Amino acid sequence: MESSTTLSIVEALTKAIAERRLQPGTKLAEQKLATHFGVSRTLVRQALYQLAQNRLVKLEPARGAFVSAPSAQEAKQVFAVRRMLEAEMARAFIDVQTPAKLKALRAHVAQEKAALISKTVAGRNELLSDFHVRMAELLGNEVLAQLLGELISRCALITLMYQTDKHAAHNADEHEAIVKALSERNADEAVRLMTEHLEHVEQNLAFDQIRPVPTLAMALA
Amino acid sequence: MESSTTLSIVEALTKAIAERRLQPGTKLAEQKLATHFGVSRTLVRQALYQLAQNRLVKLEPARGAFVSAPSAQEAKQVFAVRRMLEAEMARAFIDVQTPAKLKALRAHVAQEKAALISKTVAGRNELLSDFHVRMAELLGNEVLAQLLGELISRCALITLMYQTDKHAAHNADEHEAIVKALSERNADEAVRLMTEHLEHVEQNLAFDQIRPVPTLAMALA
DNA sequence: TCACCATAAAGTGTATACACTTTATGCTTC
DNA sequence: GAAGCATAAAGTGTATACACTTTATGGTGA
Repeated sequence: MESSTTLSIVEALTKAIAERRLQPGTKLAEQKLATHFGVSRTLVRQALYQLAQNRLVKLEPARGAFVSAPSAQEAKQVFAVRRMLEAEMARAFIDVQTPAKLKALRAHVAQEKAALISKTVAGRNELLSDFHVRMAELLGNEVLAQLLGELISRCALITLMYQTDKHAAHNADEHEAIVKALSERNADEAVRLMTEHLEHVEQNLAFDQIRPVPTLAMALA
Repeated sequence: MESSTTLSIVEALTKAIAERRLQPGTKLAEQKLATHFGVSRTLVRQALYQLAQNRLVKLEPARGAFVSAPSAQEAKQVFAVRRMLEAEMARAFIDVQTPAKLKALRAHVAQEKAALISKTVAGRNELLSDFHVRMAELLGNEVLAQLLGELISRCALITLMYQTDKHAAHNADEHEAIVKALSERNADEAVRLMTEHLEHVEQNLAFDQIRPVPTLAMALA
């Protein structure tokens, strides 16, 4: 492959993890990644350190980097933080609510619904996650948007590990209801809906089950 | 200096920034830090990248690393996120409230009051910040604790940049009032007090003033 | 004196080298 | 055939080397 920058390596690996081509536990050997991306180990190492801070990979001293396998406890904590943050985000959104911003959210929900038939599971999940990040962006708080983005990328990994078979097709509907409450400036309702929505997402996970197991991954093509 | 690990370099620089020995804008040249810490540029580089992800330093391509100088807008956004997160944290704390946890918080407040006469400004600020992190830890949510820890270290830098002369001696009192509301299981009051407390902290900053200016820093001794 | 340019110094970005640790291989022994 | 140990292969951790960029220096001309 052509030579890449650190950022492009991070993005490629993030994408591969989020799209389940790299499963939790998979070893990420530096030299193999380096030759694959056409760079030296130096850049790969930087990328892996960055991913480790995003909690997408775990670094074990002298043993190397592995795709993270978040525990059920950690997963629940991540969701708890999301509920805290997003409940208040919904409340704050009402104060800055404008027709243009509502329109943007509605357009996103429409995309979600369209994706129910056209896209893959991974594509749908990505859109569903993006709704939350999009809302943070529209709020105009970049710090919040970035923080939430990180939390949500951790959720992607968690979803991947603990996802059940039942598809949450009503996710888009819940998003729609939230937007409606926002448009009506009904803060308490918006907070309630957002909290419940995140609870539903969490409830669709099976924290007791143990997922398959990692294998090697040549899925970077 | 003796040879150090990456972590120890990060901690030393974080401490130096939080304690104002390194001012916003100061250039952090790799080789100088490397010889100072007795290691190669490799480890210093890792430390700087880590600090950059914590937003304590800013990396400018081909120009190097500088101590961050957060804008007023960014500062306000950080505080907005803290209010969101900590309001809900206070609410959640009530559900897990125990005598032992309240005792721990009260002990911390007592420390804060003692520090009013014994410690330096930096020492007092550190204690005041720790109250919030301590609360997150007692909540038992490590994800939250770590996230809040990062936000608060950004606040340390912000405080350093925009701090006014007036000392907020009543901070410890506000902490005390929050603990009281928590002990009484008065959720709404605790949320209100926490929100107002953070607003007060923010109000003590002067976002219009421009701080001195960076100089070189041999303050790592 | 000041602006401007050439050149040197310093510094960053990436690759490579090498020591040391972990993991895999294969032989020996029971 | 299986367990255990010696050895080799692979991999990580840190230092160093070198190309290239930015910044500092000094001299020239107006």
